[in-house]
Amino acid sequence: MDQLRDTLKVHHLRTTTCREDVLSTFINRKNALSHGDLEGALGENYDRVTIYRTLKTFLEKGIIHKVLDDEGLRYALCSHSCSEEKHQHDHIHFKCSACGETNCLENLHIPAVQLPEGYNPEHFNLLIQGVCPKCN
Amino acid sequence: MDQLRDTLKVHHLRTTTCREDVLSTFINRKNALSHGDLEGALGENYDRVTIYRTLKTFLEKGIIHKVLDDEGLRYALCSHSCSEEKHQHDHIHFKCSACGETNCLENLHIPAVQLPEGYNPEHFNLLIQGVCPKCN
DNA sequence: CCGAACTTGCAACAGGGTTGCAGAATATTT
DNA sequence: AAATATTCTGCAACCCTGTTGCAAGTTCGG
Repeated sequence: MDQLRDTLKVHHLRTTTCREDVLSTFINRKNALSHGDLEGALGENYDRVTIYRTLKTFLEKGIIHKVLDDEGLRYALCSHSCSEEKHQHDHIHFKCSACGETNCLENLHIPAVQLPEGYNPEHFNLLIQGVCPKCN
Repeated sequence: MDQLRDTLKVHHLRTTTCREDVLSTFINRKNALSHGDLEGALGENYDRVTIYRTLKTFLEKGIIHKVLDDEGLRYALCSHSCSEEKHQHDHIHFKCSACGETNCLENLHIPAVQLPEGYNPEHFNLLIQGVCPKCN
């Protein structure tokens, strides 16, 4: 409980029940969540718009990051140390085609790629789709 | 002109002006296109829905493939030899943060990744964001 | 406990994407 | 070349995602 408040405080955000609930939902379920997932979990307590705004705020403050997906955007907790200034995400995302869950593989880094002359890469996003250990 | 018809024929599709126009738009502009791009280019001639359905059909037949993007889905021509049965896409996509264009880097394959035990990968999707040669 | 600053809910909107159906166009058969 | 079956298209309507403006409510520092 206090941990939630601390996390918010560290990122210079006021503690509100919506933010605490969204944050704890991310912590409890461990996979990447879409706005729809959160609305399903918390929609009776909070307005759609508030959840959107909470996600946007968390994104800006470096609490969560975007996860690309072939059927829409999801969000997942940043491991540590992301802030408003710098996001550091070079890990791999895995989407299971059986259970539909998308997860961060925090330990696996995206391998280096030798780009042709002239390309100046800044961000990397690797999504692997397949079957996860639970469904295998 | 005839090339367009042939492509459609190979994939067992009837030749219609909409399909020819969509296909030639993909061929002329070489980057990945969103539905909105196509609507901008062809919207006066064809209904929104028809363009959506054309994209869906092309996807199913293996003429185009999805390109993930942090701000929405795009589509790009399949290099060769994709069909209804098998899609083969392990190349890299590069999105320029300056001009906004997304392109396939057909020649660059996604490097192999050693996944933990139990993961059974099927498809790979790597998006690199940065500045492209034209904007550098 | 007061006021400034920030958050929330509501209403309204814009855009992306889908479905059902009737009419039009295409391909096929004769 | 005409008739037929099949497939496409346009229209209307709809749902979902995401955003904005504004008034009312909440948080936090003094």
